[in-house]
Amino acid sequence: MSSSPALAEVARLAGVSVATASRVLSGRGPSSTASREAVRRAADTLGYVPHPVARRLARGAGTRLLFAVRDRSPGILSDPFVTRATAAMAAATEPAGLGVALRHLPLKAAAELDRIAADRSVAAVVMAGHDSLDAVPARLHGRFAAIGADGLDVDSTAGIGALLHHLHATGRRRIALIGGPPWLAAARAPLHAYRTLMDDAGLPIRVVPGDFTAARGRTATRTVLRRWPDTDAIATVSDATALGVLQTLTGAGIRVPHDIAVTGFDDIPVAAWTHPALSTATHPVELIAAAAAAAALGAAPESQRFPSHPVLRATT
Amino acid sequence: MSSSPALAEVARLAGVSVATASRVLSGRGPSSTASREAVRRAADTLGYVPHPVARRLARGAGTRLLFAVRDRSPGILSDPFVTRATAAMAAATEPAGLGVALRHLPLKAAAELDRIAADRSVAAVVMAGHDSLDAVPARLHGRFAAIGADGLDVDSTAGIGALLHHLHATGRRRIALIGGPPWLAAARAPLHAYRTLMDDAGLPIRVVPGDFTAARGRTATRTVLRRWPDTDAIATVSDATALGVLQTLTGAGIRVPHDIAVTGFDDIPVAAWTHPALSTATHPVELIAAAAAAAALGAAPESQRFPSHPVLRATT
DNA sequence: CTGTTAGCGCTTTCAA
DNA sequence: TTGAAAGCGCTAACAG
Repeated sequence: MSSSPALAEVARLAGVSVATASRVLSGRGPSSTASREAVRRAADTLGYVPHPVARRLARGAGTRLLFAVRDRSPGILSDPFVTRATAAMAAATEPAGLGVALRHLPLKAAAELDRIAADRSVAAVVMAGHDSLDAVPARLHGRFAAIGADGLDVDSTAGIGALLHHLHATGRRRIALIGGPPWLAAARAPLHAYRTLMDDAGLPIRVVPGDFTAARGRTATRTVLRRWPDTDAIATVSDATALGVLQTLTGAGIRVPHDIAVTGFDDIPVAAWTHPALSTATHPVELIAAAAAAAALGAAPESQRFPSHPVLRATT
Repeated sequence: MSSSPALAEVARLAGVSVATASRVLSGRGPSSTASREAVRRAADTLGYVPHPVARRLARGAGTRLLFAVRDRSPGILSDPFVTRATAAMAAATEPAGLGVALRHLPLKAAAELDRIAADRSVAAVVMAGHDSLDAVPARLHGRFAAIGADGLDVDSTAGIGALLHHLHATGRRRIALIGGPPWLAAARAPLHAYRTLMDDAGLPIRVVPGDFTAARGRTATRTVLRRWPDTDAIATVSDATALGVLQTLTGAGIRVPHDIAVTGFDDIPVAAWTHPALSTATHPVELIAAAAAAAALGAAPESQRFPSHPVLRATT
C-alpha cells in the first residue's frame, strides 16, 4: 500500500467533482444525499485520509497551537504546571492533525504577541499567566484562549475557600496566607477569597506574596514566623510552596498540625507522600488545558471555572 | 502593517524570478552572489518571513513531531517523564515552525506505527519505550528517533553503577534492586550493571521488577523484605519508586539509612525534600528530549548516551 | 446543489 | 545560474 490517495481520486471514483468531494468530506458547504453517499463510499473504499497540511494551507489556517507562558523567567517552561498542560494539549490536539509549540513570554510582551499573531503557522494561541492589561492583538481574535484569571481557570476561590473554612472550623484563628505573584491576575482570586473570609470571621489578615515554588515557601515561612509568631495556620496557593513550608516548620521544631496547620493547593502526587501528608485541594490541570486548547481552536467557551475539591489529610 | 509579503513580492523587488528567490531564501540549490544579495536585501526590506505551512506542503514534509509513548497504559501520558519530555520538545521545535503531538501506543503497535508513518502531517516520530523488536516502518527511515535503549538515553549504567559502588564502599553487602518493567528495553542496562557489579563483588543477586511508580515501590519493598529479610540496601531505577520504598520502610519502623540504605534515579526536585533526603543520580530528561527531537528531524545523531551523576544525600 | 476556476505560498524539475 | 511551469492537496468564490 502506497500513501493515501488524493481527493481527486476519490472524486473520480465517486463520479463527482473535486469541489463536491471536498464539501462532503470537509462537511463545509451543501451536498445532496446522493453525492454524499457516493463520496463517502468512494473515500473509504480507497482508504482516503485528508492531508491536514494541505487543508490548513488552503484555509489559511496554521498547523500548531502555541502555548505562550508569561512569566518573569524562561525557567517557567520546566515548571510542572506548564509541562502537564503542554502534554495535555499535545495529546488533545493530536487527533486534529495539529501540534503544540511552547514558548516563554516576558511580563511585557506586546511586541512578541504581535509577532506571534503574524506567524501564519500558528493556528491559535493559549496563554498562561495572562493579564488582560496587555491587550490581545486583533488578529488573534477568535483564536485565543487564556488559562487563569478571566479565561479558563480552576475555581480556586472555592477550593482554597473550603480549606480556609476547614481551618476555621477546626479552631484556627490566626491564619496566614502565602499567595501567588502580585503580577499574576489569576493569583487575585484566592487572595480575595482569603480576605473576605478573614474579614467575615473577624480574623486578622496576614499575607506574604509567593511564587508557587518550594524555595519561596521556605523563605515566606520565615517571614510569617518573624512577623506573626503566634500564627496557628499557614495556607498556600500551591503544594510546592506548602512542601517548602512543611520543611521549614519541621526543621524549626514546630509540630504540624499541632502547632501550625498547613494547606496546599493542586493535589500533586507527592502531597500524599509527605509526613505528615498534606491537606490540599484538587486542580484539574489536564482538563483545563484541554479545554483551553479547544477554546482557542474555537470549539469551546473561552471562559469557564473548573471545580476544586478539598482533600483533607494530616496537616490540618 | 498587514501580513507578511509573499515570496513573489520579494522576487519582484529583487528583480529575479520566484524560483531564484526561493533557492536563495531556502538555501537549497545554486545561486549567484549577485542574486543572493539582491534577494536577501529585498527580503528584509519587506520584512519577509517564509510561510512554514506552505513550505512544508511543497516539500511534502509534515508539520508536527509526533511523540509516541509505548506503554501498557494510556495513563503514561501524564507521567512526569513524559510531560517533561513533551514540553522540552515543544519548546525545542518551536523556532522551526513545528509543533509536537503526543500519543500513547500499546505494547504491540505495529499497525498503529504504520498508520502514523502514513500520516502526512507527521514530520518525524520520537518514540519512548521503544523495543527494537517491533520494527520501524520503512517510511519512517530518516525521520525517527528513539528515547531509551539503543537510541538517545541516559547513561544509567554509569549513574546507577556509581550509586551501587557507593553502597558497596560504605559497607552494604546485601543489596536488592527494584528494576524497571521487563518489557522495556531501556530497563535492561541498569539491570545488567547491577548483575555485573554484584557478580564481581561476589554479592548475591536480589531483583524485583518495578515500573517507575511509587505504588510499585511500596509493594516491591514488601516483597524484598519478605524474600530477603537481611537486605541492607535497596537500589531503584526511579526516584518515584524510591519514595515508595522510603515510605514503606519508615512505616515499618526500619531506619534509613541505618538499617537499610536507599537510592533512587532521576534526581527529581522532591528527592531533595524527603526525610531523609534521597541519594540519587541525575537524568537530563529535557536535554535528551531535545536531542531526540533534533535526531528525528535529521539534525543530530540518532544514538547517544547522556551522562548521569550521582547525588549523594542522606539515604545512603 | 454542482462544476469550473483560481488560488493558499512555496519548491522543484526542466530546459535554456 | 536562471526562469517558466507544474505541482504539493485541498478549499472557496462564482456561475450555473
